[in-house]
Amino acid sequence: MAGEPRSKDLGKDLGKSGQLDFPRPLTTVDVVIFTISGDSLQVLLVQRPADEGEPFPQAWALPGGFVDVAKDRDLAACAARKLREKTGVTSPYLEQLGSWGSATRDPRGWSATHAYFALIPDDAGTLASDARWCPIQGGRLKDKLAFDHGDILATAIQRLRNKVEYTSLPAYLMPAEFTLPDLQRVYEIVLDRPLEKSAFRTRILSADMIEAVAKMRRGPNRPAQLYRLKKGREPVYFVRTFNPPE
Amino acid sequence: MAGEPRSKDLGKDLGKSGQLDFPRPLTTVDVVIFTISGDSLQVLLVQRPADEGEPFPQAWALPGGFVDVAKDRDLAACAARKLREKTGVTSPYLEQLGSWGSATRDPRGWSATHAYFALIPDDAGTLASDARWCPIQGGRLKDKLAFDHGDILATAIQRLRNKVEYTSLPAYLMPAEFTLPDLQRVYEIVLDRPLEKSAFRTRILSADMIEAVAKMRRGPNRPAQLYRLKKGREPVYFVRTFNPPE
DNA sequence: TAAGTAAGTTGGACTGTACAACTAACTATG
DNA sequence: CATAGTTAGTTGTACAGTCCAACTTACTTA
Repeated sequence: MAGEPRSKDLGKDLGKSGQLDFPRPLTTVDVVIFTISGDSLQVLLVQRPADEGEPFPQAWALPGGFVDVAKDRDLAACAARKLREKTGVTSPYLEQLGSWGSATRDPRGWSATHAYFALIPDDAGTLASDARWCPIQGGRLKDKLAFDHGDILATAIQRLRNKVEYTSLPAYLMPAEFTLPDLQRVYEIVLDRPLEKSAFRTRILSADMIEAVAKMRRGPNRPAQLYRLKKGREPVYFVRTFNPPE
Repeated sequence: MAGEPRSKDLGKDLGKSGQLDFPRPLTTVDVVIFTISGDSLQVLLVQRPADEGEPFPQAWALPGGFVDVAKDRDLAACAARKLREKTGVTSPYLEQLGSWGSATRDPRGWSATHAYFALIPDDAGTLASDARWCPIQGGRLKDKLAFDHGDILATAIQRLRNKVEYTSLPAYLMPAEFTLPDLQRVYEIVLDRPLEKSAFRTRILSADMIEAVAKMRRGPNRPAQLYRLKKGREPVYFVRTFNPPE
């Protein structure tokens, strides 16, 4: 089943209605990969080839590329492959973000991309040589990106912030062991506003999503309890948001 | 720009890297169109052609079809076109649901569909002759659908229910004028559980999403105030969910 | 030993839902 | 014409969870 139909064969042997003879849009998958590092949210970007035949030569872009109908069983597998190729990470939080398709987003013709978004811990995996972490300042990236990747990234940031208000998603950005203040800091970085300590603790602890390990993080002050994510790692949905800023 | 590249031309004149010579997946758009009618949630289905050359002949399916790179500027326009062709409705609530793509979902080859979901009032538009409203009983449809449309529909129902917990989406299912008990009934139909009257009223009225019209709905009992949606019809997000069932 | 700092707790004010009983406005019926 | 029935809409108490702020705890460093 893989490998055909080749585009040149179209319309010869398939479909009496002739519908398959329609020109087909280009189909790609892009992945917005987030991590937290150095007190800011970071996104993984790759630089496009310098070759003049390529669109947006040398511009920064989201990792992604064409669906390989021979290799990729489905879209999620394709996204997981892109993620693995760039970071070495194999089992992160990966969800579909949406799709962007239009006549004009790619100079090569009508194209549609399926965008995914992934959360990985700072220390996970090893970066590909053409990939770089770029910090997100004030909810935006400084540079312009190739294609409509700026729009896709903006949507991803909005989705992440939105979900962080009422889910346990930031847990997937944490290393294997972390403290409650660590976790709160990550929430605050993503939301870009301070949260109430006592309400935060109550909420997280009553959500039954993390468990204490028999260790403390020691430092120059009172030691903090270490926790880890519980198995069966479905994200938790809270019934209230944190009190939103006016 | 429209009309090319034809699939047969591929690889002749585009891209030195040869990447464009990859076989391209089929690209379609499908729309899950919901309404409320007769005390139940309904979804619009169309029957596939009887022609044996077609996949799933005569099976029921979501309205949709191939992206027409000549007609459709982008995916949302394509979805709006499908919606218009089947219902005559032009400005409903329309949001992207996600995309489904795999080697096996369409017997004709690797294919990806971009799914949208729409909410329209019961009385809006006029149905195409091959389209039918089908009730959703207990969160499911009785019949099996063509392709993976059963999965897509299940996702749409889940998304709708999820959002109804904390947004004003059901407002888009209402006719031009409606009462608060009408609206509450629609919430209850979608959620399939009763809601608290006083909390419901407080929430909706303080959300500043509807305005009273100078009319009452009269019936065999106490008349009810009629309301309409306010202009600037962005959906409202509530900071709490309704109290979820256990 | 005292000062400094971050972890973690406690308590009162406030917001909005849950639950239940209530009042209001109409029709239908004897 | 009074009364029962029905649905619209309000009110009041209990409760859950956040907000805000002050507090205690446990450690390091000077």
